[in-house]
Amino acid sequence: MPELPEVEVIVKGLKNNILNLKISDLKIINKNLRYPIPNNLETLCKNKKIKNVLRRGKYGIILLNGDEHIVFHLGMTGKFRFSNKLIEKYKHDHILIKFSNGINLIYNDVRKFGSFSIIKNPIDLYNFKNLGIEPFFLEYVEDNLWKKLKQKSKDIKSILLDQGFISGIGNIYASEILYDSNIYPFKKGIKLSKKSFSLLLSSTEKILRKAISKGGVTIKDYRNVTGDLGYFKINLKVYGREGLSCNKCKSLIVKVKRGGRSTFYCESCQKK
DNA sequence: AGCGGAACCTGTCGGC
DNA sequence: TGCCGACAGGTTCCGC
Repeated sequence: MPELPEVEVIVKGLKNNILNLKISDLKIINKNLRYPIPNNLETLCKNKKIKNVLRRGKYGIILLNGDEHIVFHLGMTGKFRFSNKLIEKYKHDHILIKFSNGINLIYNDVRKFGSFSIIKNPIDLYNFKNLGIEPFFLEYVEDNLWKKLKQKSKDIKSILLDQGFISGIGNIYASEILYDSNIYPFKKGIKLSKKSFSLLLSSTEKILRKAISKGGVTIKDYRNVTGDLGYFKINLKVYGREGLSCNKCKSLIVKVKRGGRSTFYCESCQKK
């Protein structure tokens, strides 16, 4: 489901609601997500306080007091919701977290691609999974990324989706970013001009920041923690708009499928 | 080594 | 109306 902007909105929402609260109980309802939820999560979390909630790429990090912390990934359909006294049960609820002030937080995930794990060393919080740089202030790392780009033989869209290059971009924003910078999605990364790459980085930053400010994109079942929809969908320029006309040149947006994933682009604005 | 595609799982939607 | 296949924002694994 969620790419960086959605995870950012969700993490902020969690932080606003659970910072400094004490976990009175955590129950695993179904541990069979992408990976089995660690058995000791329940005992680990009991009576711990929430020190912070952070994001790295598409991962969320719940910092607890003590030496162990929670890292989560929402996969495609992972969601959190709050409930007060009455806990309504829904299909695909997997974790229930009770706080000492009576608030409950529930993790629900239809497709079970999400994951929860425990991380110990705080230093690892930003260096796990070989995640690439966060897509902000990219002008300061442009030279590094340019060198890295030159070692790759993939097309530029695949490179954008590579979490080890820049972290946090997914299938929706990859199309949007390439459209914004007028780059053909299947052009080899190595063939990009420096100028075009520069433009790509500034588009990346621009699009993601704007999406965050709009509350993330809503397609199908995305919700933030308070159940609100994101408002970015009306701002999507190519994703899901096949057959409609390009805002810049009026030709039709096309949809191409490769490796099971759809790519949307304008054939005249994004020339090979 | 690094790439493209399949697999993982469940729900929904469109076509026949 | 009903069934079946295609498709969905994620990562990881496997074979070439």
